[in-house]
Amino acid sequence: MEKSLLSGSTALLVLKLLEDGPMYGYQMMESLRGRSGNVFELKAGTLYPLLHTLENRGFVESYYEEGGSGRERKYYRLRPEGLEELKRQNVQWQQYRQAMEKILGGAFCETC
Amino acid sequence: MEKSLLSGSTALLVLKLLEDGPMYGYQMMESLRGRSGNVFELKAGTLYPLLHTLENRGFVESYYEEGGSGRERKYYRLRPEGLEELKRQNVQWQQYRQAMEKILGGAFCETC
DNA sequence: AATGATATATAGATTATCTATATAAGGAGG
DNA sequence: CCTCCTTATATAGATAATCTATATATCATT
Repeated sequence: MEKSLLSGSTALLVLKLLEDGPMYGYQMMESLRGRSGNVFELKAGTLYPLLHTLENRGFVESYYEEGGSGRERKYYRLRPEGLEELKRQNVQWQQYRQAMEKILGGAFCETC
Repeated sequence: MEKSLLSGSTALLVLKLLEDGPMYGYQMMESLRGRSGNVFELKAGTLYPLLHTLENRGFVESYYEEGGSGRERKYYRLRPEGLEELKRQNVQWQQYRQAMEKILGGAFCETC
């Protein structure tokens, strides 16, 4: 897929994943790829710097933990500020999507 | 709106506008702003270089014409190659949108 | 022991947007 | 007439977000 389309929505996607509970970076890449049906191929070089930024802004916090396999991983957990940011970005994305559909003429029902 | 969300979809929007007939640059900015409900605020510094790129790639062609008001404007018309590109980019956007909705959980009906 | 998948990190390149600035024509109001 | 605002196009430089490439280390498999 066109990489530039993803631009601006990666933070939203990561925050959304963390809404369901803590995850570690590599797991997020796999999860996004799987849940999107192989459409999203978020690269490591994009994700890890993004996670550091989200942590610096106070949206997530990290901690090291062994996840059963005996190997230590760096988990990220959503903070209350991150949940607020998730809501804000979700609203913005819905606005953007609806505007796109007004131009492209893709909406078939009112609720979508 | 977040400018980065628009990233990657401006060419699609411009090609879509030209599907209805030739337009000039300033007109496209006004049209996009109006039809999107003031969500899209595509700036001149973004649009004009984009139009030059689309022309260089053979997707559109330009010509000067007086549009009734006596003032000459630079019109752009969609070329067959541009229509093909429009279809390609539309498919890509629908894929992207559907993937986003799989993660965000926003789809309420099958057809949307 | 070697290879490949897992896991995190960072520097540098690429690309697409924006801001700021320049130019010029046309209309409105003083 | 002159000034200001809107219309209209153009480009250079700044900013931001992605990618590629590279580095390191652990674990599983052959």
